[in-house]
Amino acid sequence: MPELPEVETIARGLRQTLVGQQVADVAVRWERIVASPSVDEFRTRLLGQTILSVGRRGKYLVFGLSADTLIIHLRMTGQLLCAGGHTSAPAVACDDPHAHLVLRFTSGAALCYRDVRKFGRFWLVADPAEVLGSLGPEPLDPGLTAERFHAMLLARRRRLKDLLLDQTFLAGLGNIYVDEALWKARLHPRRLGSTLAEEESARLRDAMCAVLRRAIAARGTTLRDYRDAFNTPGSNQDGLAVYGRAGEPCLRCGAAITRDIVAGRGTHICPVCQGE
DNA sequence: ACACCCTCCTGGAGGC
DNA sequence: TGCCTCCAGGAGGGTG
Repeated sequence: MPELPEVETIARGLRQTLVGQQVADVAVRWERIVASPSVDEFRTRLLGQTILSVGRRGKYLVFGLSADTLIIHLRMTGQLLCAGGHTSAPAVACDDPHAHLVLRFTSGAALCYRDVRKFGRFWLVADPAEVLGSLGPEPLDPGLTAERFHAMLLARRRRLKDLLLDQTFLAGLGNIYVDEALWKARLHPRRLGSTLAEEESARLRDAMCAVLRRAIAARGTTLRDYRDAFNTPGSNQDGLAVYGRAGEPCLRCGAAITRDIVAGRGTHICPVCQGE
C-alpha cells in the first residue's frame, strides 16, 4: 500500500518524465475514480494544461498545472505508470483491464492509472487546500520538532496506533510504517499518546523519521502491488522488522512477534520490547 | 472526544 | 479441482 515513502518515490519518478508535458487526451474508464469535479469537467479542464511541478503531501501526489492542481490518492492498490514517449521503461499496457484512467501528452508519452481495487481518487481543483487542507504536519518536516511533537501527543487522549494512522494528526504514515516506527521506538500501539514522557516522544519521532528515510532510500516497500512510476518494485520489504513477521523472532530480543488488531488494523508487536 | 463499525472493491488464501 | 468465505486496509461517514 503506498504510504509516504512509496508516494515520494513515485513523485520523484514522475517529476523526471512529466514536467513540461502538455495534456492531449484524457480517457476515464471508471468514472468513480474522479472525485471532483464531474468527469466531463475534469476532462475538458485538464485538456491543454501543462504539468509544471510534481510533488507530494502526505500520501497524496500533487501536480501543479498551468491553471489548476491535479491531486491523486492511490489508496490501496493504485499505480501511476509512465508509458511511451522517451522513457525506456518496459511498455506499460494502457489497455490493461485495471487501467482506469489514461492521460496522453502531446509528446506521445502517457500516464496510466492502474488500480485493481478502484479505491484511488483524482481531484482537479483551483485550490489544493480543498483536498489537502485538513492534513497534519509532514513527519520529516524539520519544523516538527521534538517539543512540538510531544505537545501534539499530549493534546489528545488516543492510542498511539490511532494517532499515527490519523492523517489529520500526521500526514503520510500507514499501517506498515506505524508498526515499524512503534517497534523501533519500543512503544506499545495501545499506549495513550498523552502518557508519553518527553524522552519517549522524542524516541518515537526519531524512530518514525529513521523508518521513513530508510524506506525512501530503498524506494518503498513492495509486498504485492506497489510499483514506482516505471513499474519497478521497491526493496524495503527486506528491511521490515515486524510487519508481516508474526511468529518470527524479534530482531532485538528474539521473542515471537505477535499480530493483534488495534484500531481495526492488523498490528505487529514484540510483546517483550513493546511492553503495554 | 473517542471507539467502533460499515462502505467502497478485488484477488489471494484457506477450509472443506 | 472448485466453490465459498474471509481477509487485506486508506479514508470518509455514521453511530454510540
